[in-house]
Amino acid sequence: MVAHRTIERLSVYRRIGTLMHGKGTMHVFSHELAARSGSTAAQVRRDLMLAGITGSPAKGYLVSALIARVNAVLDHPEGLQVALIGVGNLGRAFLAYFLGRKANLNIVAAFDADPAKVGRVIQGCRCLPMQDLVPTCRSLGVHVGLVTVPADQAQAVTDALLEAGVRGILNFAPAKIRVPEGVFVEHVDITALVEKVGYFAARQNKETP
Amino acid sequence: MVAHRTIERLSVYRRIGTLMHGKGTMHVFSHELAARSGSTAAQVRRDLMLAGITGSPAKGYLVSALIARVNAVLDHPEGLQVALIGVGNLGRAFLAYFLGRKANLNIVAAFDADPAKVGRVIQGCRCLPMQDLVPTCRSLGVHVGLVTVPADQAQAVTDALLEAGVRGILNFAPAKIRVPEGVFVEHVDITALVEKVGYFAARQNKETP
DNA sequence: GGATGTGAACTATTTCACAGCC
DNA sequence: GGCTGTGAAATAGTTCACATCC
Repeated sequence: MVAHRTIERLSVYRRIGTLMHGKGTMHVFSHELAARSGSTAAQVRRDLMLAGITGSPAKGYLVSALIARVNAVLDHPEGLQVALIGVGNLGRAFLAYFLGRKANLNIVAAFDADPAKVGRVIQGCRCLPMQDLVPTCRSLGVHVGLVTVPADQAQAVTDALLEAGVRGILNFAPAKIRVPEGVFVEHVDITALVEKVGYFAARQNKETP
Repeated sequence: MVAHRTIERLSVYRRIGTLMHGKGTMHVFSHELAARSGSTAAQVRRDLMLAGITGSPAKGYLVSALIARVNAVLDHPEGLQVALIGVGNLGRAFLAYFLGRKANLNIVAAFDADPAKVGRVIQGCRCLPMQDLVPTCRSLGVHVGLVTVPADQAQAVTDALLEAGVRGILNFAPAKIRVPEGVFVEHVDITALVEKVGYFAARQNKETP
């Protein structure tokens, strides 16, 4: 079990590594990964160490080995099956973003309560009605739910995902969702983030460090 | 200067407080805020203490005083002016979400490079061309930039925002952006978050704690 | 000389636990 | 009895610093 922050950064290192690999770069130093990921060289070395990735002082880390090892740590053997619930603007943004991007992370189903959206193919993904959520997610073996519905529907959607056996939820609704022990929830609160940026934008370097 | 995490949670407590206030609730206990925000009672008390919010053992915290004090800590006197750059699906989602929601947090301008979008009013906000970014943001006194453009445009947009005097950026592009000392950047990396949820969804309670 | 790998130190954040109050 | 306010302890996360290697 690797630490939360390290897992997020490994995903970033892999993206950078994949980009470099596509350009034919074979090796990378920790300070290069740090510069491209917004981290520090010491942090990168620590993260790679925790993931069991090893390099050499002469050439740094082998890009292909880095990618392979992050794959082994992060990826599910059969790929990560993701369901999207709520095909509003935010949901469509994620559909467009993940569509055909990466073989190991697939949005395999999209759901919406709006009858006008159900049945239509949006960003290449057919929009299904809410009552199909439990059977469809169960039969597709969905691991993660992306919740992009309004706040008042978040708990109902969560309960359905739980019933379908989903054990991880990324929640963009501005509402707390209740889940049983053992289910992992990540909550992205846009308002809180904007207000945080506003707060620290005003105060950077204005007070004693 | 209050800690990062505390600032985010204060925003959440205020949203909950505002909701309760609207329903006529006068007082709230730390364990109630904890249950509604996904935190713990001790964490809530610590956060409120750090913000200078004080309650009584008998009645808990006065909701109106909590809101007023969070306002004083988080808000800019003239309101937080936010610019949105990139009116794709993600940008439209934020426009729709923030439109008329809260007097103290306004998206005051939206920009896009696509000539087909420029000039149109999208979600109640007129879309302006990129070359207007610097003068418009400067004259409106924009504090925070919401970057929702593709990765390859993120740095150019950032540089323009910096030139316009913006000191805080919320970046949704999957790319690291360089800013000078004193500018606050929050990077939301959707891919990393989905992969993190996938990782911990599979591993919750499967390994020794 | 400049890199990795990593124990140790440091900083940030959360939780415990309890005195004091109603 | 249950709650607030808060030192103190515990935990999580980051950075330092240096032995070691190429």
